[in-house]
Amino acid sequence: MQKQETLSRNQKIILDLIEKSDQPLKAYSILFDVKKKGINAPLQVYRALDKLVEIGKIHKIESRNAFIACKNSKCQIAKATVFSICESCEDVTEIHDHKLSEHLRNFKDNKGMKYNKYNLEFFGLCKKCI
Amino acid sequence: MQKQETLSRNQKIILDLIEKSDQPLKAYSILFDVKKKGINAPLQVYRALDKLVEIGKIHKIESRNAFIACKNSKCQIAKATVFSICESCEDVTEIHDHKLSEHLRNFKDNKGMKYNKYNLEFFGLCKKCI
DNA sequence: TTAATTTTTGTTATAATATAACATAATGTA
DNA sequence: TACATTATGTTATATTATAACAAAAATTAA
Repeated sequence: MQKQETLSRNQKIILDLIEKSDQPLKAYSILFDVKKKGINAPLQVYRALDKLVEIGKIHKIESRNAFIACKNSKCQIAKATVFSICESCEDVTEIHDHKLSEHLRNFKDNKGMKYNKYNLEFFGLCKKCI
Repeated sequence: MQKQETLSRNQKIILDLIEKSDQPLKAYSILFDVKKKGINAPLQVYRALDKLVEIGKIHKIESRNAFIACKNSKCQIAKATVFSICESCEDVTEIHDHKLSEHLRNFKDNKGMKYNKYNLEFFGLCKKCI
């Protein structure tokens, strides 16, 4: 069975909204914005978010409980994310650094664990906020 | 002014509890456990947790909203954490890998951002769960 | 060693984030 | 068509975290 290509109505509405923002959005701010389109309950939002995360269309910024669109079409990226976060202005940027990704993908610990996913968040001050 | 060395009563109680567990504990499970010691409100727990995170005695596992003791005494480590998380049994282990730390510490993006902290979480299946 | 300052505590209330449980509708597949 | 799967709608509730205020304890400085 292949990965689903077409999104449902709610999923589309919510993905659209997230893609229009270049910064992460929080679930309840999404809910507020989509109420005019008939999405009224948190669960409707969370269900769409779960699905969109699952298929790699968006990522969750774990330290911020917020969701950002993935610009990269390679679905692999859903399982291997790197973000930089400005602790002053809260600007978030997804990082695609081949060497870093390579390093992380190849990382082996000494516990014999099999990794299939990672999430890395860098924190600091962006150029504007330094 | 140097970093505080002595912990307050609440901070000690909560650190003790977290250190006795080799796995991350959630705030409200901590609250439940310390009620017998007279800590009655969520805020008392969260305040102690905030402080303990700040001074590097514990780390927050962001993807799990849980807190784990830091075994490593170097305070630098508070700002540079790597964990492996088993998605089946939820076992969490802090990783200290010199080469990986080096690589992450030296990472520069192309945005001119100045990093002072990072958090990396690897997900997969541990040896027992494979 | 007092006075000022900072840190920690205690407390009540509430905000913000997320899921359970159930019924129904839409979609895809054999 | 029948079956299975996925998505929806809805109400209620669980979980995680902070606001706001008052007071006590510890620290620092004069």
